[in-house]
Amino acid sequence: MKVNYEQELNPAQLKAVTHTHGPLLVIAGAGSGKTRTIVYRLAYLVEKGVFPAEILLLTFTRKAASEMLFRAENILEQQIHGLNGGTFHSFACTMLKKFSLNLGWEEGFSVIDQSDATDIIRQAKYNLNLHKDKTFPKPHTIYDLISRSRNKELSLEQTIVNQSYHLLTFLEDIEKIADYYKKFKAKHFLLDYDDLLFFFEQLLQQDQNVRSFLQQRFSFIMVDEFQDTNKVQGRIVQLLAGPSANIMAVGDDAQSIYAFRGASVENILNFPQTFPGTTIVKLEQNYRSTQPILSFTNHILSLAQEKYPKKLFSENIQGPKPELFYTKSDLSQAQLVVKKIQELSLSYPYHEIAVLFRAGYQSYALEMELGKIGIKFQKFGGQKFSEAAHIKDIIAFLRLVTNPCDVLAWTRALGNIKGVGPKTCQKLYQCFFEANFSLLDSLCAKNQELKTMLQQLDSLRQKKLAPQDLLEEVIKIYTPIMEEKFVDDLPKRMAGLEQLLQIASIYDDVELFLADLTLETSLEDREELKDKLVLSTIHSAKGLEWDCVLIIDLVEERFPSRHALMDPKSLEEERRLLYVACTRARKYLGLFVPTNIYNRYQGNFEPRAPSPFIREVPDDLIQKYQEDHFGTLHQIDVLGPSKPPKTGQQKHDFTSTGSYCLHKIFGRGKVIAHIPPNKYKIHFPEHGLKTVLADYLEFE
DNA sequence: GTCGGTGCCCTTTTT
DNA sequence: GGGCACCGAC
Repeated sequence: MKVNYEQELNPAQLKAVTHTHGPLLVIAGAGSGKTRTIVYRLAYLVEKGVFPAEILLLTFTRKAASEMLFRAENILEQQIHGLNGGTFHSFACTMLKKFSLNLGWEEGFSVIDQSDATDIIRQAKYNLNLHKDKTFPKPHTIYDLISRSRNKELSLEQTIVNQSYHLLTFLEDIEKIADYYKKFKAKHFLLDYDDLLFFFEQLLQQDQNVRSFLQQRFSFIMVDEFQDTNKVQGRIVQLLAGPSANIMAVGDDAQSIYAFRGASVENILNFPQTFPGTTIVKLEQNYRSTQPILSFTNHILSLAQEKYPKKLFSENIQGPKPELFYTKSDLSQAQLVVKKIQELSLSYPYHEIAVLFRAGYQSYALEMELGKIGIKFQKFGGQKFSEAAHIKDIIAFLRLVTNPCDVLAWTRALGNIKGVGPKTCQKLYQCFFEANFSLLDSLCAKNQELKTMLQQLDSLRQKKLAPQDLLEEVIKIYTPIMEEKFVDDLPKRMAGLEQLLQIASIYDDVELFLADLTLETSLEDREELKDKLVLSTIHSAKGLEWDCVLIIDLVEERFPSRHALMDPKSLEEERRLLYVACTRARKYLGLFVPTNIYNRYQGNFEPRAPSPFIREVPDDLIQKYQEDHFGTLHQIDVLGPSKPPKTGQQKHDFTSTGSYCLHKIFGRGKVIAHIPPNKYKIHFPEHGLKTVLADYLEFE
């Protein structure tokens, strides 16, 4: 059956879908049918006789790619086989595995995640004798700096100056750690997330055969969420597209929320220069949200600096205004959110209701409340599935079976045995690396449990089992350890292992299974998602939509995050983040502002100002409610005409933000923000963030 | 070398 | 609530 594209798409969408050759840039506003456009283009290409294997679809998650594929199959009423899709990282990984010999990597490589990386850095810190200084940054912070500097392609020094000026005093030592980390990875054939991209680029650049092979192989490239690609990713796209440049990039600069990872809007802005002859299509009609929600989100966006201005218009669907709830505290907020969810659940299924927040930990109180009354939910973002301690342990065992020279795995897996600590693990690794079996025997002689464990691993190594069978055996070995280690939530963790077995069943290569496990966040989609409430970080909610969206913790230092106060660019990103969050809603949008925040250390409540993004919203765009002493919400009536927001113009008067100044006691610092009329927030390397009167400062 | 207890710290976002 | 360093006991 033929698809009637003219009828099912609007003119702009149709133009994008039927543009098959030459570079195409689609600027797609929120809710403008971006996914629909990609899906129809996929179908269109296949219908025109393009082999699916010639198409490369790069998306933000692998799930997004497979969903688009699924939808295209539905339209065409036929299966599409052999399409290549996934994230930049997973695609790069696949290609590097395939062509590892071209890079001279006879040993192959393993992919490490953030926690492996921080393990290495912790070790580096210890070996370089930097662990005694309590003020020295944590391994996690150092990893973050290293990764940022690579993603933004700036020196460590520059990154620290931009990001964490107060750490500048540690620059030299951080550089030493970074060097240690780099050498460690090289020695053990480990690639972190950033390496995947840079080495893939290197492969494409150096090896002309590989490059032209891939250019011919993937004659049609589509890249989703292009605003969130960084410099290397941009260059990779360019190298893959080659001279034919049948490349379609889809994005929205207003929804760029990954600048912290080095994403640059420049990739979108410069696209027409990078690919001469680019056709630009703008999708501006919003099909998603009701008019009141759209008016509200347009207002948030109107105060942002957008580079590709769009005029989003809609079919003018009516609905309630967004609601704003002032709750007494973040704890009562959790209860009121649950109440609201129960109320909404009378009209909407649970899976059409989502609660969004800035950071993973912000949903803890809510999770407790939901648990109390038995509402099931699915959480996205925050801790990864594969980062849960028991899953990490299991993975470490699997890694030891496939590769006995994996130091990180030794420590994690065998550290679980009584009497075995870091030093013993190091020795064990050396035994295998140097084939020193006498040392091995003497270690085993001291510890019977260790001996049995090593024998078990050895016999598994010889069996060469399929991933699922191997995993089953490893679980058998691990179960007694787990029973002792995780007494309180054992059933939940057992269920997690069942899930892991499910996932393993699709693979026939253990190494591939392991690599995917570290690269994919949402492996949980096998589980029944049916009718479960969604809790999600905003970053993980990207590209998704629900009938009802509730956003919590809209207060200073939580949203925007207090880390974002470091520079105005991050603050802009927080605004876009709120824009992304609000535009996820189709019919109902609820915003929660706790007026007090519970302080765990002191056990008291502290008043907190509402988010500046909320303060600037005119009264006529939202309906406000306030919690009374009995935990009930009351509508706040707005009398008279709405006042213009006071904070509206504030954001541009940071005359000297980002510049430097001198203070007699604190020394040289970086200007973070101007607090009208006469105060400044300054970041001092050795004293942290301070609010200082302008009179005491000397500006450079 | 390892283990368990204590006390202190700060909590972003993701591949 | 968890990471991290330290300290004393085995």
